[in-house]
Amino acid sequence: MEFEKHIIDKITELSGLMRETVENAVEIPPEKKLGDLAFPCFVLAKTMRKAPPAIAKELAEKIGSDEYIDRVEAVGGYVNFFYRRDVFSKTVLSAIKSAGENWGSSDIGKGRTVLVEFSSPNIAKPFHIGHLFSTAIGNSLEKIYRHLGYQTVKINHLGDWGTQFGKLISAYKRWGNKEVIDKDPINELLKIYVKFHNEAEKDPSLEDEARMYFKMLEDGDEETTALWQYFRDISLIEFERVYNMLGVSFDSYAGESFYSDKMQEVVDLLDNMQLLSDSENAKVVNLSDCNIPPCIIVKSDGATIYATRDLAAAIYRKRTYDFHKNIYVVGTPQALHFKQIFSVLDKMGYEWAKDCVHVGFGLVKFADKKLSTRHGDVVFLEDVLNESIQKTLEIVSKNSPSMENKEEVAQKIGIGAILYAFLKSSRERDIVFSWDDMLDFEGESAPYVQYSYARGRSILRRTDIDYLNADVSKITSDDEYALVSLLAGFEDAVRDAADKNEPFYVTRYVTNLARAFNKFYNSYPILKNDVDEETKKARLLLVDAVTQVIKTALALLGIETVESM
RNA sequence: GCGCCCAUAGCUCAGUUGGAUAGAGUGUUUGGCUACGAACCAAAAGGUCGCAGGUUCGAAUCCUGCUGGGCGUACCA
Repeated sequence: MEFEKHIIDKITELSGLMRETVENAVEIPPEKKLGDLAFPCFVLAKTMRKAPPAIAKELAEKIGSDEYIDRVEAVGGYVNFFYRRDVFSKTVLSAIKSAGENWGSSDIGKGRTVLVEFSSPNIAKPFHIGHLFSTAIGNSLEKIYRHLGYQTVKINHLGDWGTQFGKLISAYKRWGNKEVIDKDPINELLKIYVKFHNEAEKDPSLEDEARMYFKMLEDGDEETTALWQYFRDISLIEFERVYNMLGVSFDSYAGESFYSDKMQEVVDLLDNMQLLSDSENAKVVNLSDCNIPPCIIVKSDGATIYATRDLAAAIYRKRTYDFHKNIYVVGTPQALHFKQIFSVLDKMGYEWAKDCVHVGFGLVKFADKKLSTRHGDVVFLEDVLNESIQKTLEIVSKNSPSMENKEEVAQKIGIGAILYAFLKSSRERDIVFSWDDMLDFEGESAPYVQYSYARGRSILRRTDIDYLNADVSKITSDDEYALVSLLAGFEDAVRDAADKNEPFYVTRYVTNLARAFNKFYNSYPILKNDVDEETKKARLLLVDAVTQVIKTALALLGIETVESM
């Protein structure tokens, strides 16, 4: 932003500090009334051998007002800058108007590819509420990186390989019935899977049987492969339905099975590098120099394990996409696993191991019981989404009985509300699932933001005044100016979100923007008769900009807007 | 046992490389629809930042110890 740059230049010139030092020191004051930008003088205290307040006072006087700066104040050890509101508003609003939906975007990612692995449900298991965490975060991160100019690849690393399929095949052979399963695939497969676990507790030999079936699968046995393919196909149909509801899509479904023929190479590579050692009949990479437990590469029965598949996947991805960053959106409980994988890649001499990042997130818990597929205690995501849509539909029907596309609106609001619930806090926090919280559409929620958008759009619909050439120098009140300066801060929010892989920076941003807009909306008339024409135009332009930025920001979260609700 | 993470208002959470009077939402109490949309706005009350030390001009933030909780700890993913 040129205002900030201008002030940094001036401070640099007058203080004799390095430009970089000044850049790092300037900050946005905690309160709007303290100014638009602040420079704390504490860093100068030692070299100048003066008290910070005295330095601040001196610096403030030296800088003074100019074409960008309205006034400069020294408060305590801070120099506070107030922009010229008329100039700032004009600059920001016209920039937004010409940027359109690209406002807040950047080209820092140009020519670089970011991979985002997310969602990654297990085949033949329900797509439950816990999967939404990875799906929502990954989906949003991909959009955020794309907004910053990166090429992106969305990867669904399906859990379609592993001993669990041995279990499922064993269970199917014992209790499966194709006709029953075809009617309600996931539920029926879940039933026999749960039954398997219950039986295995009584008879541990079942576990051996499961391992045997998985080994057969890896060896390409025809019958087990056909069964596996069947489970995979019917599961994908179910998942696709949920992804469609969420508006989520993927560029690649290369899951674990995709790497089944690419793992021998990894084992050989490790062997040639003499990184493998035998331990209790398994082959492992010793990581004691990294202070973490060894990473198992080949199990004692000769079958592979997920670590092997993740190594093969990383190497494959580097060759295929030459990524700048390889992001894994997977729960924090797997932190150690990824630490092991990245350490092994590093030991193999791949300098790109440092570009692999595990983006963890918390658990979805229930107030009383634990979510567990093995025991069948599970809340289906589809049920949560439908419940939310249903509740929205009731509200819409009550508030706007004459609306034509109620279902479509309810879909967008209802799903937005759920997504928002998973994107509103820092990702490593656990979420305690409760219907009340999920379906609370007041305050900090997607419907609150969507409602603000709809209100703004409603105003723009009601007029045919051409406001594009408005003179925005009229926009100088505290509340209007607060909106303008929030609009200016969008790119920072997007960058912060990418830097920390935290979509909630965008969630918080758009919520603050909506709040500021509602405040403005409540106390500033726009289309009323007693508003003069110029003010009317200026405010319309502001409303236009706000609605546009809300739409763009929500889109980065994978949440849609509606014109009325 | 060891490793990682967490502890901030009744509840759910923000709090940037240490910096200005620790902020939102929700809940509670109260006010505002004859108004461009009340899924909204305004106001009040609500804090020993888990505890105890230390570093610093300055600590919710950094260091040490303690208490309480979560997760992980090789052939599940």
